[in-house]
Amino acid sequence: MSNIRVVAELAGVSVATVSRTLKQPESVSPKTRHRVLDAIQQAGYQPNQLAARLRSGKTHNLVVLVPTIANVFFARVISGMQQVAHEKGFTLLLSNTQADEQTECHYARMVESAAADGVIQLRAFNPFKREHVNEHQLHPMVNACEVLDEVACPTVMLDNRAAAAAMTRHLLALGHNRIALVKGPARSPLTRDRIAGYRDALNEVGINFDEQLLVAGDFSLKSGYEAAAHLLTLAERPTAIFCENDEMAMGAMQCLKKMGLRIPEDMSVAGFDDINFAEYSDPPLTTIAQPAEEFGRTAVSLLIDVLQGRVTKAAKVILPFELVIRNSTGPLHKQP
Amino acid sequence: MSNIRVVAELAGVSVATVSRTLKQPESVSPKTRHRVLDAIQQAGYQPNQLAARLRSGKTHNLVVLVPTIANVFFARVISGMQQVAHEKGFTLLLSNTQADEQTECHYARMVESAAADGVIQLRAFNPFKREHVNEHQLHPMVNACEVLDEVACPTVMLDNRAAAAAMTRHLLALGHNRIALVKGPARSPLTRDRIAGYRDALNEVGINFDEQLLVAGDFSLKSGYEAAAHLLTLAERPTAIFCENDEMAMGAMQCLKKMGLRIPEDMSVAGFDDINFAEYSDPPLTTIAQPAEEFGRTAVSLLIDVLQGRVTKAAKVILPFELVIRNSTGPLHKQP
DNA sequence: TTGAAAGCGCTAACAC
DNA sequence: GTGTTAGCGCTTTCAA
Repeated sequence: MSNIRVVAELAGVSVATVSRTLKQPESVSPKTRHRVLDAIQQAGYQPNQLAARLRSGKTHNLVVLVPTIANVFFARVISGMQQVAHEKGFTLLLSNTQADEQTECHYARMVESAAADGVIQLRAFNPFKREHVNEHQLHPMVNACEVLDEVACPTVMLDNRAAAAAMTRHLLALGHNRIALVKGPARSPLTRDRIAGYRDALNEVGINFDEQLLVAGDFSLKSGYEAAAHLLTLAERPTAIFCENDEMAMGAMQCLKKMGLRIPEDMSVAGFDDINFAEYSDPPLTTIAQPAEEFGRTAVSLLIDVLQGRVTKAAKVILPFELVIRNSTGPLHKQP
Repeated sequence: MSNIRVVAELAGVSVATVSRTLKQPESVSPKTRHRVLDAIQQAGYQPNQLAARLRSGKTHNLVVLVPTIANVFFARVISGMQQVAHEKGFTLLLSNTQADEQTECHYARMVESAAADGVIQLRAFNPFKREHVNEHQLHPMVNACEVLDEVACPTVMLDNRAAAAAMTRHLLALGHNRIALVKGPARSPLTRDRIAGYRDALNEVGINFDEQLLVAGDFSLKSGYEAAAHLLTLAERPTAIFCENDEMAMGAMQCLKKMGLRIPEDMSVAGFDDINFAEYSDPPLTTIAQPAEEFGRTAVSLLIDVLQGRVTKAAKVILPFELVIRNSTGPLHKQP
């Protein structure tokens, strides 16, 4: 691979001129510019990014910390990130962390070792060591989707509490008063907010919260299936199941159908996310649509703003949700 | 951020000793090593990767070219890549190319500009310019999943022809003799191979290939839905639909159910890939299981082997598939 | 408008 | 075992 010196020699100019031709062409006379461009062609010259980056101290790399890329929702988020990153000349370093804090810290450290400029964390965990926190300066980080409580950085989030309340109200309006909630991992603020929203809606109509109707899941199809199986063993069964994501809702539906229940006649089921499959499930799933790609796009442009000093406060961006009513939820049918 | 010189000064040694302490600790006396390590601690020193990489000429970055990350199958492949990359100290630069050749070339050029060491292409397209091809040297590239015909690089693939034949034979054995095939994008070798396998199986039992039963799709749920809708308009309907991926099969099932057909009594449906959802669809989908994560793992370790000169031939790795029979396929029921 | 030259932070060849 | 030193390829003052 040829370097800048070869090109300079070929064009009969200095290396500085070659560099300028590429970076600020207007500062070079048309004649020289032409000669240099020709020489670049001839040499098949590609500027060495490594060297340029070392010099400038900018890598144009962004680390993305995602718990599981195999999750359809996150895949869409990343898709959105990619769009903006590509547009703005950044590349995404993907890290599928399996929610492992050590791995997350490892990748976050790439910022300190100049392998990346910033990180986007899709989980509620701060991968930067406390000691390095500077009160007056933001970490080069943006937190999206599952956000931290103590925001030390800009965040992009949904009003999960309001969204869960909206779905719960929808089910209440259909006449359900025993509504189960299949939640996600217990420690997640996201799970906690959705539970809060669910309780808000119950409170509004004076229904007591029943601990039994709160079942733990892990956002997988399987855990939704198991949660539904468990709920069916209850003495006082629910008449509707609200799952904190679509995968669990689809798993739950599978279980219910296997047990011979009809959806929504015998049991209503609702999800969260509105993944592709939701519309094509049987019956099509009532859910909360989240602007997944928009999460990614916003997170990346926010991070770039932080890196370029255009954002200096830990701002919070709240993205809108939409209640999408399909056929998996329906009016309460009195049990025979 | 402190640098190697600060640490050297702090420890009262030369920069070379600091570097050695980190790279070949055994070549430094225990006493000095200790002093250096202490100084590193004290300075909060993180070696600058950019500098190390410029020096060594290795970035330890691998570009991944994926058509659509929002595709569940690819997401799993990437998941596997990530595992091995992390183990071997490489990072993945993700590029969601939407199958755009220009974008693919752009990212592949990162190798020439020293922003990455190699590329993994998940689509049948060579993103490197021909001119740069050297007969005796491999491109730093590995092609996986959808592979090129003219292999200029190592590939990781499935025997798509055999897999499609196996599925077709399964349907034939159930008594079906009008089997539709919903294919992927026409130009893909993968699509072509699967069609060939389908025809192989038909030939074996002397059934003529019927062009009408070959429907185009694009691997999306929607296209599967539409393909099924189209097939139902045929004068001589098929009794089984074999889709080239699970998403299309699920879309097709949705359409069939909407039209009041029972699966598999009125129509058998089969997919390809065995994504998570396949097991949880209604009915559970008969499909070809592909070792998605293994594709990713193999591709990355193969690429690293190429980069380190351990592989010099465009070897072909063929991964095994498995016919997974669930309830979406069943014996032919004579139409009334 | 162009060139000379100093370094970004590190590694490695060579000397002691 | 350890230090000295010459770069890796580029950008960017500073001078001309």
